[in-house]
Amino acid sequence: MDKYSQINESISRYVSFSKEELDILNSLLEYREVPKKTIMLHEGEMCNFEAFVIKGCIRKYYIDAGGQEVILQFAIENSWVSDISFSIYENRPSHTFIETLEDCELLIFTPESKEELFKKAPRFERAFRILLYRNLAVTQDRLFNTIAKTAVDKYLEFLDHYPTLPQRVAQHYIASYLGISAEFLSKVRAKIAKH
Amino acid sequence: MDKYSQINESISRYVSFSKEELDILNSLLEYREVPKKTIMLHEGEMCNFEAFVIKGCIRKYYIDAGGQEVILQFAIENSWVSDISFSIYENRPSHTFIETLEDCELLIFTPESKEELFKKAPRFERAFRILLYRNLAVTQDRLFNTIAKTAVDKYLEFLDHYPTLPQRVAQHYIASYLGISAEFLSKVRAKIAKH
DNA sequence: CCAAAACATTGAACTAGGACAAGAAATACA
DNA sequence: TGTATTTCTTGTCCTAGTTCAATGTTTTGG
Repeated sequence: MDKYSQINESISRYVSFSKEELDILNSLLEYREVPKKTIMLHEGEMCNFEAFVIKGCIRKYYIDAGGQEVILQFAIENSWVSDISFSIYENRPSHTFIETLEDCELLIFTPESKEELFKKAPRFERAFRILLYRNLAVTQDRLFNTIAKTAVDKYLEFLDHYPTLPQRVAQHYIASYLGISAEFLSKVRAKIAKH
Repeated sequence: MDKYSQINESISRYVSFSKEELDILNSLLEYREVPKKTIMLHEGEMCNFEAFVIKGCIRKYYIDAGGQEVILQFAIENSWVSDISFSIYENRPSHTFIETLEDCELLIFTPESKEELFKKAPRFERAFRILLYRNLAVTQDRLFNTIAKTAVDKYLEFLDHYPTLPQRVAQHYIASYLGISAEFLSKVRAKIAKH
């Protein structure tokens, strides 16, 4: 089980690639181990990486002017994390933080290495476009849930989608992801526990 | 001012294309006029189009099992609308409705014509990937606003982003987009009106 | 192994926003 | 032009979720 097997499988899910193409992909990725509680992107910085998670867990979050913190994404095994809020293509600094919650093994693209990939093996444009479609679909579903569902239903849906996370990350992070207070999540869980 | 000037300008914003490439793009699009209050995609149908709005306004919305309706997007001039909830790539039927709110002039892709575009002029993969990035960034911002802001702030932000919409669409649609009740939006507006 | 810090639970008081109802205003269309 | 329908407003009462505070529990790291 080498470093690249997960990413190669994941990227091949919707478009199939030759051994040569996957070799190009792998050669352009940087393997990096990042200890837990490392902030990989601070507010105001430009995000100069896109990371594929081999192992570990990362959170991406906003903090607005009023100090409100909202977790936008948990990136676990086999998912990607980056700040895509215009910054990469519009050269504007980011309002986003990206922080490891566990020790992580990552594969990293810089904007340059990704461009190089597309130059050397243009069919990856397609695979990354499809990944992006899925990402957008997931975000839209989440928006719908956030608006239309009660806290109980949101949490049940969350458990469905991320069954291992309650054992892996602090509960108040999950509350922030769901858009409810940590205290209320605790009450929600108590209510669910006694059927 | 021909039918294609807006889409050509919009698609050229981040990647520049030759006259020949734009001709290929234009030849693959179908121009269609759609009267107001037409439902272009019903729940359970597969979405077989991607529409660029030359003129008019379209809403895309979910209705869940409990009858809860949430507007996911207003598509106005120079924006795209389609149902991307997996359905295109996973061949699953959609939970989404797409409905014109005004008489519309559209340019339409089918999945086939879009594939053909990418085959004949692969550099469009890149432009559409960037459009998708922007779309995702907008959706994420909206998720943040929905979670972190009060109804008053959400409405003010909405006015900023869509200054013409309150004059164009019924207020309860805006309420649904913001995730608040129509009655409460009315109260929010009253409060804003008297400073 | 212990102290400090971070995290989780519970309760009480409060509030943003919802649901319902009834009337007023605007729009559609015959 | 007038009537029907849709939309908007306003008020009253209600509830899901918040805030604050106090207490208990778990994790961390020296």
